[in-house]
Amino acid sequence: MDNTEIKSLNFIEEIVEEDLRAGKNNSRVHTRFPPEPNGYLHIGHAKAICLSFGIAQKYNGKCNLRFDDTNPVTEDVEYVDSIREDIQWLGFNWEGEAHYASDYFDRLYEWAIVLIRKGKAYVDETSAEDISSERGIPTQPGKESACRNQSVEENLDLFERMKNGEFADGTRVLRAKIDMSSPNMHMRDPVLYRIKHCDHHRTGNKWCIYPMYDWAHGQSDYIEGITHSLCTLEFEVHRPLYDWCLDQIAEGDYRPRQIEFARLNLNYTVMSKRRLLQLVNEDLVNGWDDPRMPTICGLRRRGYTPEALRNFAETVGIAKRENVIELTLLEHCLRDDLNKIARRVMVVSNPLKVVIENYPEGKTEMMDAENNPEDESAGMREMPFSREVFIEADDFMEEPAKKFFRLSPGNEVRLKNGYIVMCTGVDKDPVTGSILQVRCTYDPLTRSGLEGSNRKVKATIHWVSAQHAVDVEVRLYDRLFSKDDPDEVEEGLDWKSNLNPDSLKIITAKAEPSLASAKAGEKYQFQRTGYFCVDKDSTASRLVYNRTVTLKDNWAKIASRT
RNA sequence: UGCCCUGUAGUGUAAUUGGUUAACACGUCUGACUCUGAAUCAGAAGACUCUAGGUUCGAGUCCUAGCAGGGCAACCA
Repeated sequence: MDNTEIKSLNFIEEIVEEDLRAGKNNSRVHTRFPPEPNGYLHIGHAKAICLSFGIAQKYNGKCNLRFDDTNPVTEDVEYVDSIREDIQWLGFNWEGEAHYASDYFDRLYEWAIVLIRKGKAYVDETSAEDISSERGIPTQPGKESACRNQSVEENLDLFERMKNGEFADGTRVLRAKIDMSSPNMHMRDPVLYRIKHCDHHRTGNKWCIYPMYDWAHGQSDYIEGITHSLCTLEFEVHRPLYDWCLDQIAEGDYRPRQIEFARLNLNYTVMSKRRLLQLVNEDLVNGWDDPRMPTICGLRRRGYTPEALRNFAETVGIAKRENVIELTLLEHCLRDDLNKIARRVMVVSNPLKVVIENYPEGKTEMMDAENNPEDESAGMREMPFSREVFIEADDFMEEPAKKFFRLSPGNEVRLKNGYIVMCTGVDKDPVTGSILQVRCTYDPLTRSGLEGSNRKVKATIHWVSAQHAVDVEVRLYDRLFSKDDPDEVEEGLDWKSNLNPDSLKIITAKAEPSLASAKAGEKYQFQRTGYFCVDKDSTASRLVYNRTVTLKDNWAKIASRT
């Protein structure tokens, strides 16, 4: 009702506004989205993207794209490309060229030397296992490394030799010298550099030592002039280290600020890259862009729109508490958008033949149909009507249930965009008793659009002319997991035991002829059944439609009420 | 037995920063409408604001102590 309603700020916007008021960082707002290119983006990333880019937009700031490519063994250009594509598809443009943490390897190295010179970092030759055990446990302090008090000169020399490739992988690391008894495990002399004789997808073989996240991230933010560095909650305990690293190298007042928020969780969905990769590798789905996947490319193929996803991100909000969003909210955001843009078409998924006995044999009439009643600019189309049509088997009941208003013997319904017909009889298989076809008569005065066609009937059903119908392959997708929480598993089973065996059903449906020329990516609403999208693999000889989302169906309620 | 974070209808997010009947969206349930039983519209139910104390004229909001959930011990990010 009230359009003047003011949207409340989320807590990050509050922080940004406070910083702005206080004139911090010359009142600039500069965020960044920093994916590691080791997998495809999913809807959780979409939330993060909308947040970081959204804050920049709202406060006339900038948002960078930065690939956090500090671990060459897991990263690949394939992912870099998909990430760029997905962000743009979502409707966001990053500031300038994309950045890479690897662009800063030289500077990071120099800064590491500064750190060593200050006596705040040392080269440790302790094995990984020993470092781990010396670190202690959260409830007990750790033990200082034997290398901790080496001279600066020694550390400088060793670090250079690390860089020069004199040491094998895993034999040395550079560690910050902070506090081995800190209650925060990340402050117990964290590793800053490790040796990996491994080609990097951008720097090739230039480096054999690579910085760790903690040494690279804040420094990269600093280099790029980031003011608000938004990340998920699991980095909360890293924040003191983030700040510590910056304090070692930063000059002046400018400091990027790390702010954490809760990541998105969806019920019936797994979100971790590890698990999504498993689904792909074990052929439990058909690739990263399988329409059942929560990846952005999967959602795109499924028929989701950027608008729906952005609106969803806005609706779920930002907070610090753990959350599990209901899939129904995502679906609502999607229907909301699709309802405005999807063309209404007739597709009969479970056909039942209707013979209109008083309609001339061999005659065809072209009926006018609105493409979208909510959008005049979508125009009209014609669809053929003839003596035999298919209707949805569900739309006929020989013995109608209570409040069933559709076709039943003696009852009239409107064939949408066509005529009002009355059921006069049913032909059944004499042996099995199953319904073969339904007989009707039509009222010629009730043709859609005609004078005197305004007679009210209790129901309207969709149909398609039997002789003109085209067959389409319809892929009915359902949730990938059968349990609300995929992690809730029986003893001895793993999360994959919760995969929904009915997450994909393929049927052949009878569609109106106009669907034969649909193009990949186009969105349709099949009357009364759901929203569909033309699959990328669809061809003229094999028409493939993905079900994007179902329509609400009150029929189910009515049936259960009887 | 450490440190950090978080507890508001089924779900998520709010609450003019200490102010009165705790709001909005999704979901659920009713009903209206009918050339899609969709959409739309109208309405309803649903919250001892984790608990117990305290401060205050007044607490979802501040304090104390509990409890519950999550995170932290990768040479991952």
